This record gives sequence, C-alpha cells and structure tokens, in this order.
Amino acid sequence: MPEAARTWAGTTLDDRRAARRRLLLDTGLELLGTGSAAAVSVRAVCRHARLTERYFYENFTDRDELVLAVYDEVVTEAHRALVGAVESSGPGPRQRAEAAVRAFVALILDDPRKGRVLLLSPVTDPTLSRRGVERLPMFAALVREQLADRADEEDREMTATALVGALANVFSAYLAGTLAVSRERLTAHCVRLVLGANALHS
Amino acid sequence: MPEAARTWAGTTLDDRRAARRRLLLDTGLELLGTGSAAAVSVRAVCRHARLTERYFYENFTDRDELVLAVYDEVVTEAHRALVGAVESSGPGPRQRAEAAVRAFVALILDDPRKGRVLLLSPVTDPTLSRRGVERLPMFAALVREQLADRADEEDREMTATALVGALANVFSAYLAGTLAVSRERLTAHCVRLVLGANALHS
DNA sequence: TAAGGTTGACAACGAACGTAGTCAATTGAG
DNA sequence: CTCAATTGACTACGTTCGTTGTCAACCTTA
Repeated sequence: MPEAARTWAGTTLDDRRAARRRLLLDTGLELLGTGSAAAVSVRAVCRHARLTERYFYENFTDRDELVLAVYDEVVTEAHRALVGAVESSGPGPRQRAEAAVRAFVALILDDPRKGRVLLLSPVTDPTLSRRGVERLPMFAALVREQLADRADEEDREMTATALVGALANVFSAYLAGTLAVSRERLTAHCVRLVLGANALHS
Repeated sequence: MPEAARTWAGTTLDDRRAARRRLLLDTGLELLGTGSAAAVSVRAVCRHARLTERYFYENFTDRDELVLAVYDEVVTEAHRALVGAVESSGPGPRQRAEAAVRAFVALILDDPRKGRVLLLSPVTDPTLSRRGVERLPMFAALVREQLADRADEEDREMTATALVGALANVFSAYLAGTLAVSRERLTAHCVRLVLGANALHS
C-alpha cells in the first residue's frame, strides 16, 4: 500500500495514474465517437491506449463507468459552452437562440466525436440507453426554459420533445455528411427551428 | 435433395419451411422490438422460437439477413399503411397530413414493437446502422413530396430532416411512456408539426 | 547494493457468440 | 414393412468478451 506519493521518472504516482485515466478517457471518446458504439470494450480501449487491462481497473471499476465518465465529460463541456454563450449574448430570444446554436455548431465542428457522443451514443450504446440517458439534455433544458411562458404543460412538453428531435436529427445528418449545407445555413435554419417552436401553439 | 414436395403431417415441406421462416421472423420482431437490439442473436432467436439453429440457416444465411428481413417487413407494412391512408383521404394538405399521422399512430399503438423497430432499430442495431438505414424513410418521402413546391433544395432538405427528427422523437417518447399525453393530442400535435414545417421558410 | 514500489506481457476462467457438423429418432410413401 | 426424408438434441471450433491473477522485469530510494 503506497502511503506517500513517491516520485518516479520525474512524476508522482498520482500524476501517472491521472495521466493514464486521461488517456483512457480520451481513448473512450475516440471509440465512442467513431460510431462503433459496441466496439468500446475494455480490451479495445486498452489496445488503443496501449495500456494493460490492469490500468483500466485501476481507474474504473466497470466498462460502464468508463462509458458514463466519457459521456459525462462531454455533456458537462457542452453544457458549459451553451450556458456561457447564452449568458454572454444579447437579451432577446433571437440572440439567445442564435448564441446557443452557434456554440453547439462550433463544438461539434471542432470535435465531431463529441457531437456523435452527444447525439448518438445515448441511443446507440447499451450502457447509456439502459439508463435512459437523454439526448441533448442541455438543449432540452434551454428549450423548456424558453417555452416556459406559453401554452399549457402538455403542449410545452411535446414541443420541446419535437424541437430536440429536430435539432438532433439535423445535427446528426450534418455530421454524417448526409446534409450537405454550409455552416451558416445550418446555423440559420436551426435558429429558425428554435424560434419557430413558439409559433406552433396556434 | 428433395425434388418433389412430399406431404408430411398434413402439410408439405415447403409449407413447414415457410411456417418456420414466419416463426423466426416473428421472433426477430419480438426481440428487435423489445429494446434489446443487441440481444437478437442467432442462438437467442432459436431459443425463443424453440427451433434449432439448423432451421435458422435453412431460412437465412446470416444474422444480418434476419434483421434486415424483419426491418424490411415492418417498413413495407408501414409504407403501405401510410400510402393507403393518404390515398383514401381528402385532397387538402391538412387532410393528407392528418391521415398519415393517424395511420402511423394506429400502427405503433396496435403493435409498439413495430414502432420501436421503425424508430429505434436503425440507430440501435449494428446491422441496420452500418448500412445507413434511414429512420422513418416513408415519412421522409411523404414529407419531401409535400414540401416539393416551396423554397429551394437545401431548405427543403433541412426542413424534411428536422421534421422527421421531430416526429421520430415525439413518437419515441410516446412509446417509451416519457410523453404522457392522450392519443388525440399526440395526433393533433404531429399534424401541426407537419403543417407547420411549411411555415418555416420565412 | 538491497529492497520494494511499479510496470508490462500474458495466461486463465467462464460466458456468449456465429457457424457447421453428427447421429439417433421419428414419420409418411411405396 | 422398409426406406428415405425429415426432425431434434447435441457437440465442436474458433472468436471475443469481462475480469482476475501471475510473474518477470524495471526503477527509485534508503
């Protein structure tokens, strides 16, 4: 039992453990974000990371724990990005929507793997889908907030669900290359979707 | 090599082969439509159907072939239902949309497994997602047709993608029980979604 | 240098999978 | 009754998985 952090090759044990954890998380993101959701197995992650299974179980108790940690990290980052963008935007609903959409597009263009994790993994990966993880939860939250004043409860719920699905599908198609369109048009259209949601309540 | 169809237990060989194929297809639908998309394996299907693996490979060359056959059957049925409903409806866009939505709701309420296969399996199941199977392809077709006259190509494509995603998410939430709402309100809201799509082109 | 923390390569267990094959028992046709 | 078609139970091979354990090689500190 290593009670004190002995230094090793210039770094302490905890440092190296943390570095390996980081490496495993990155590898997990790589595998989870490359479509092959079922291919993120303990062995595959270790092969990719050039680490032994031992170091996997040193940092995570389960395969589940890694998957959840990867997803959680991406969601947290996206949430921060969205909230930050909305806070530092203009006050009107149009500016808020545009800031949020723009931040999200920037995020998934900067690292499409994160986009795929956010959009696909909750449905694709058994670990995530078994726990009923939401798609685009942070978008859903923003959407619900914006719709808060109009219509009744059920209508709001349906509109929010529809809007999240619409955004998710559009982004997914964009990431998959199925939707060949410029980034600006994508952004503009998604903003229109967000703003148009309110108009649905006839 | 059985050249002629000898009768056996009152039925011919081909009849029994067909019956087994049907049984395998039904079992495949059951497993694929119960969420456990990865759990539809050759052995699992045979266990469930109380058939030996031999009869699996008598009717299908692959696990893939069964999955694709199940999906194809459900899609074909849904397509027929939708086209039929639209054809025998009133002429206006509102009546057409309402007929289509109503037919689809009836379909997935009559057998939720089919709904889940249509909505989830293309994303969930490796066999289906690997081949890039579309979600709700028949809905997408109808949608594209209805949007044909308005806006330009790219806008139509994005609107269709958004609408399909919105409908899929709403139906999925409804099937999952997440969206606690009456069947009538669900239908009405989806009709509004379809009709509202046109209004998006500002 | 000796000791012990640390690392890597790898074996091993039980399970599930796809796929193919064997073989005895059953059943209808001639 | 006899024979061949048909059926079902079963075995088998090779692969991958999650998880745990072993053991020799390393590196730092005392």
